[in-house]
Amino acid sequence: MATSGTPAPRRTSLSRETALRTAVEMADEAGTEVPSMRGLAERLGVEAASLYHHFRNKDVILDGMVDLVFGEIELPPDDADWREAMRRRAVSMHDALVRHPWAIGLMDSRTNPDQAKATLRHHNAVIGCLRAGGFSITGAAHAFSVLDSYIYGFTLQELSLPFQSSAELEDVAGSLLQELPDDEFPHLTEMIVDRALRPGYAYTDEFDVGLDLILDGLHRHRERWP
Amino acid sequence: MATSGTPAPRRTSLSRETALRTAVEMADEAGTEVPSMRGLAERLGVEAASLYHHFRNKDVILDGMVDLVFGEIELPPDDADWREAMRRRAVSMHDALVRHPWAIGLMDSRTNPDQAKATLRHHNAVIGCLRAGGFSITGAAHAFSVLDSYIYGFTLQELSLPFQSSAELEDVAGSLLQELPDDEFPHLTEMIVDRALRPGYAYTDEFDVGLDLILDGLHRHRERWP
DNA sequence: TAGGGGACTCTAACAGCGTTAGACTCTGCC
DNA sequence: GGCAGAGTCTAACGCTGTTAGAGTCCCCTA
Repeated sequence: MATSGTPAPRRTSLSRETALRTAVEMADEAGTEVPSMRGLAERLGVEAASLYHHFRNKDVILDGMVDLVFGEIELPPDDADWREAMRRRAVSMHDALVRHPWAIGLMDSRTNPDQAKATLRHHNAVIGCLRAGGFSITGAAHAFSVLDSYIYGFTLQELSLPFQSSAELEDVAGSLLQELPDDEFPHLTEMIVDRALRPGYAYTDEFDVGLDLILDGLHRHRERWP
Repeated sequence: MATSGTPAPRRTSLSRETALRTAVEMADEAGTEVPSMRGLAERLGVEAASLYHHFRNKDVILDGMVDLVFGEIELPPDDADWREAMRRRAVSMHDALVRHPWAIGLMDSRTNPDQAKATLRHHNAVIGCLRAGGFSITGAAHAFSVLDSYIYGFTLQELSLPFQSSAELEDVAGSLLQELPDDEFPHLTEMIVDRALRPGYAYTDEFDVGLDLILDGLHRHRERWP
């Protein structure tokens, strides 16, 4: 177009984007696992070594994938009711992590801000919403910590359950019951029989209970924190 | 000693124990990583292939390692004040997970009850303590879920922080601040400057705040759950 | 005391992994 | 036309979990 200016590094940048999106796509298909460099390269119609021209190493790719997931999380608006905004964000974050089950194990990657713009934007919006809702800096830090801990931890447990459907649950719980010594773990047995094996049970429903409990506590403590 | 009876499979069983304890030891030394089969075998003075005579595959070893960690967690007594018992258990569990940072990423292993006796005993004791403290089955399930989610999630975040000492924290936070566009993430910047960089700050201290908030909420909801 | 059998360990190899060196090709600019 | 360099390739390195099959050692029985 113009006479000079940027020497058109377009293809590179496009290739990065495409590679990351393809990697996320493959990871989603695989479930918990992340694609290998050779596998990702093949899907992109390229050899594995070529990827190293666009990414210093695999960790950079993982960083980028995680940031794509964070980009899918609903940002809390600055001016909304903090409680409703936090509940919406929590649900949205939980959904994103369930949609991309491989992401939660990759949290330790995020180091360099270049590859984590969406993550930083997300954190900034959460803190801003809490501050606007009347939390002090200390209070916002407390709230952020307890909410994120709960969301991560719940999703981690949910994803590590060895079943997805309630039919599978019945199978697993049933055979577990059979293998268990009858009276060695009575409370555990009771919980499985009287709760997990009840029709209609789904662990996911538990998420809202804990979330509301925490939001209640935050509401109560909000003005007590310096 | 006696004429017949058990044909002395002692060496096998001892070898299993030793192998698992050695594996935990090596993982602790390495931090987040788990030893390779060859590495573990070498430390045991043996070739890698020999391990497969004692363990069907590596997953079985990981199961056993996780169960050893669960065995270190303080069991809540049946008759104690549920709130104090739950707080002690939470702290003990958090400590164990920090002591063995590799364990938290291995939660998805636990499937077969043979290799998870300590885990089952732990769960059973927690439920029993809550039941004795006046929680219904439903209530105990809620309490268990929110507490464990919080403990796992908090520890997961704590371990994924890219620093350990507060000196490292200053380095990381400082260079992060420099790389950040000055006014793109104002709330995030404020929190780093006014909180994380304050002398004496340590994220670990945050654990008790959220834990108390949750215990408060449980106390409040305890009799409302069917 | 000789011998059978099983528990245990070894060597060797397989396919896959992330990563690198170095040669090649292809495209845009002077 | 020729240079520069971005992008890709082939080939290889050392690592991983796992298996087949042969070899060794020790205990129990005859």
